[in-house]
Amino acid sequence: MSKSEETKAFIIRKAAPIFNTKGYVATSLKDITDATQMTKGAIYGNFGSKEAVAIAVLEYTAQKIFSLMGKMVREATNAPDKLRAILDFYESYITNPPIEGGCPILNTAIEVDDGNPNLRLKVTRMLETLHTSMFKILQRGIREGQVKPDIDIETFGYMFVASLEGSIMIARVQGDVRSYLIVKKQLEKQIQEISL
Amino acid sequence: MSKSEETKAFIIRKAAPIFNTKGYVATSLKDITDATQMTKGAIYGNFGSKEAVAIAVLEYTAQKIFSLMGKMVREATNAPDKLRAILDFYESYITNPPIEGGCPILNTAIEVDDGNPNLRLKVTRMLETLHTSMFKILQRGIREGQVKPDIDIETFGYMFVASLEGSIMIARVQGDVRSYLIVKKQLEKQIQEISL
DNA sequence: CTACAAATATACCGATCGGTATATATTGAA
DNA sequence: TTCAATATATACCGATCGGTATATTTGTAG
Repeated sequence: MSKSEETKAFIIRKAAPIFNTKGYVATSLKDITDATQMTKGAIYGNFGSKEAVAIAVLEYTAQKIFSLMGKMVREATNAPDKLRAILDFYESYITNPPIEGGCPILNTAIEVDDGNPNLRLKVTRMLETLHTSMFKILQRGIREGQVKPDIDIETFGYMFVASLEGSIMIARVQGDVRSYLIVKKQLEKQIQEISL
Repeated sequence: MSKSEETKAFIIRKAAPIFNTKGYVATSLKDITDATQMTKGAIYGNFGSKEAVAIAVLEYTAQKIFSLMGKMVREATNAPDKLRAILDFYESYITNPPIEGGCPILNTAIEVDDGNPNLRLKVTRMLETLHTSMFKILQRGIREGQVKPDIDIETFGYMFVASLEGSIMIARVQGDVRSYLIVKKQLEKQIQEISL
């Protein structure tokens, strides 16, 4: 990694929790210079705009999330356990977040659904990735005889992701993990029901 | 309603879709003066601060939502139909929103979960109201023999709200109602399963 | 050690932010 | 019709916004 790449990575790492906590609009260049102890000139020497930093942050965040989640999922040896691993991973969003501020997919989606098209494209891609990995787990689970073959993969996947994201929203605004745990328990029951 | 109350209501009505679309931070006083065709002096003559406008907007929005939803729910004569009415009401959030910008509970919750305590309190109250009405529908449904008595009301209610809010987030960022309809169909199935 | 390039810091830009003091209209009651 | 109270408009405040031109420092190859 070259010097400038290292600096970029450093800025991204420091800016990520700020963008994820305060949002794109509310995060100022001052926030970034404070967090990095660098000057505005240095930031703009490495990024063309605040939006460019935000996009790089979202890429970094996505990579981090899918890497962490992927690791936990791969450690599970069958489809139901892989789904349970996703539940555990999401729980860490609340109790011990890899990046402060909650789920970046959720946060960014809400902020940009009527606005910034570049960030919006990034977040829809992240959602696609999430859904696709759900579908793959279920498909393989059916193929390998761990999951009932008559379930509707798309429905199960969308319900899974939607209820997880929704319960994270509730848990975070209430400042209480309880609502997430209720949803988690119910999803575990549903995993049990589709398992063979 | 006095003159000043009318003016306040007018400002709130004009500002509501802006706050709900752009968010609290991204909405400027200029946005509000443009929408109302009033000057900054007039706005501050009726509200003490931008935050005061935002809080009044959220109260107005909550009132509007619960009034519309309450009407649809009351028109249904039994618990399962009341739950289906909520599904239909939420669908209108996407296809024909009563206030532009999606679900204000969801939008506000995401923006303030780490920030503004006044707005945060308001939105947690709105969530409480939503959950409480779910519980009441289910309790009465059980009492009147329309709903299986062995279901876990709290779990069902939280799952219902979480998956609805989550799927609205997905549908809006994707600009496609499809994901909501998938979740809706599944929730209709679950309503059927708990019905007697 | 020198010289050049890359990276960072400083100082500034116009625009906009939320908010306010004050002047001007507008209203309603006597 | 007058007058006082209310409501709105105008003009301004300091602070901050994202962004940039330029000076200075730093690292590196010869």
